[in-house]
Amino acid sequence: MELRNLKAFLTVARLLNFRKAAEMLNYAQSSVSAQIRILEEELGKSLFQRMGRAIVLTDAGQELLQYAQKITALEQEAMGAVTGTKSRQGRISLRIPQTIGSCFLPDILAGFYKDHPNVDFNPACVTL
Amino acid sequence: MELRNLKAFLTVARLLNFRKAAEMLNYAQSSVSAQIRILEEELGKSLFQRMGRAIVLTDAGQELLQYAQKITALEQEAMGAVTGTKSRQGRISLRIPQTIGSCFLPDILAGFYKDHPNVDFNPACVTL
DNA sequence: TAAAAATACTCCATAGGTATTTTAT
DNA sequence: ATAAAATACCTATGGAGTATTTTTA
Repeated sequence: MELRNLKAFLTVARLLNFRKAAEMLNYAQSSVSAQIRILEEELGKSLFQRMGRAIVLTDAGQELLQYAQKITALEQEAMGAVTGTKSRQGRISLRIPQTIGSCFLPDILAGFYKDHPNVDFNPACVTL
Repeated sequence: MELRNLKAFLTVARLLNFRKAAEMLNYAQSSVSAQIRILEEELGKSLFQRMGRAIVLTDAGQELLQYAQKITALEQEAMGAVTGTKSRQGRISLRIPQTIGSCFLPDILAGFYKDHPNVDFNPACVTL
């Protein structure tokens, strides 16, 4: 089990959507599938119940989610404590015109998310 | 930062000896050096102060040690919680004739250590 | 000079990507 | 027909090893 896998799992568990999770993590969708599969094989339990398009956390998934949150939070804290650059947490809402956002936001957000996984980012594009 | 790196760091921090840590982890010595270097580069701080043969934890290293312990313990707990196979912790002492031990113990111990990193194993070989 | 860590290099395992197939809406 | 996840396959990065050099006790 590696932190990278736990972070992928966390993102999928939050969004309940492999494709969107991949987008947020700047991964290909298949890479996210692979990471989850690795975890599932390692643990010998499936973490998501695939019901066609909809996916839902299994009991094992629920349980892992608790730990994944704690572990990644601790990692952030560790990085902050050692480097002095405390990682932030909280919530940010953002409104931006569709045309601008669709152009620049994806890369920016992916980068931001990597640095601040504990910030609940809530972007929305408005049409002018 | 990956759990594998933290585990290598933990072992070095405990033994204060790269070579012995490598032995315990079933790694080559250079691999352990590499893992520590990766962490140090990632954090932008050196974790050990190399004073010739002796090494000692830097302040940053001390700080990371706290988190590394918590994080790896949580990982063990997570594995246990999800799989139901609780990982053990405690202390084991073992006495075994030198000739037998030197033959079979190294591989066995390395494997055991991977499964139960929180067990403080204390093997000693006696001469007959 | 002996013992430990760093370094140089090599190799291969695997993480991640692309393209496609499967599955369910 | 569409949209999402799984699968097959390929590539390249980097993790790990061997061999060597550096360093210091």
